[in-house]
Amino acid sequence: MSEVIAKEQLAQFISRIERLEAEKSDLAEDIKEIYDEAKGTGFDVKIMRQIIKIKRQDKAKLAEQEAILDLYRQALGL
Amino acid sequence: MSEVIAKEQLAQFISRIERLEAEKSDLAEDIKEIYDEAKGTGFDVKIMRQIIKIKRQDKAKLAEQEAILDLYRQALGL
Amino acid sequence: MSEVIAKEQLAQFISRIERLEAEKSDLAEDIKEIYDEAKGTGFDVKIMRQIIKIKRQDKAKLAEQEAILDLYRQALGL
Amino acid sequence: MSEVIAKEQLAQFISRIERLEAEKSDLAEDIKEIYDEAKGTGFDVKIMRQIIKIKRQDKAKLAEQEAILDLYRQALGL
DNA sequence: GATGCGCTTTAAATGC
DNA sequence: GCATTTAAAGCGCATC
Repeated sequence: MSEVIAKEQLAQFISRIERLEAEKSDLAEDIKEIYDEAKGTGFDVKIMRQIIKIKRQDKAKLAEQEAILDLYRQALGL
Repeated sequence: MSEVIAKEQLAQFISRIERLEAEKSDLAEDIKEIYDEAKGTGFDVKIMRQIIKIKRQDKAKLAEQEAILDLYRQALGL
Repeated sequence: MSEVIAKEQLAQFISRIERLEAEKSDLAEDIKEIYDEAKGTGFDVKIMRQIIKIKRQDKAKLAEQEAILDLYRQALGL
Repeated sequence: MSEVIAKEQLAQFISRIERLEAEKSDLAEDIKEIYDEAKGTGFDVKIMRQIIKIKRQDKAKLAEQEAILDLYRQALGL
């Protein structure tokens, strides 16, 4: 691969990443706006964040438990 | 607003946020995959991150300078 | 504060940290030995790590839930 | 070994590990506190970390060199 | 050499 | 609004 092509390819990768990161930032802004809207409607943002956090942990914990079940199954040759 | 409605509305807000956070996570994964792909092609991921970071800083600096220029223009009544 | 004293004080801080880090490393070794011992007794180390991880998460989740309960109490003025 | 005994033994192993990990966490906290204290006294924490890292590497290098020396001694029948 | 894990660093969020 | 505290990302190590 010539250096010219490598350079071009690198630019491509970086461009794609920057594009996705821009979208990611936009989503972060959107989320913030929803929190603000909820706050304006009288909800407690801090509590909302806690709720979402706990729900996320629950999901993660469930996944963990399934993973350990898989381990047991493997250990038992099932 | 009745408590029932508030509850429903809260669920809506949380649902919207969770949806957007899921999209955000997906994007983070996509970005990681691009880095992996670039790595597999022989590029140095760490350097790529540096490049992207610097470009982002440059962009921020440019925006700041334009903001200052605007202030000057306003101060001079242009 | 004279530079001599500062130097001496810095040496003290670093010495204390190195002492604690040595203890920390010793503990890490001890933990590893227990895993090895368990392995030698026929237990599956990978599963053990999962169990410990989940127990730790459970503890963290419990603490989170108490935190959110506190938030609710505060929000309700209790 | 009956399953009951195995279960009990597993619980023992896990309990011992959790105990040691708790101590390890405590040490990590203690270390952090010393860094904070040093920071409050005007020292640069980042530099301190560098110093400690380098000293650790030096120690490792020294140990390695002594190991090589031992090999030479043995090879020479000293 | 790839994967996971802990530590470091940076970004976000809370409280004053 | 700023400064502390907390969460997320990145990085290096150590292991397999």
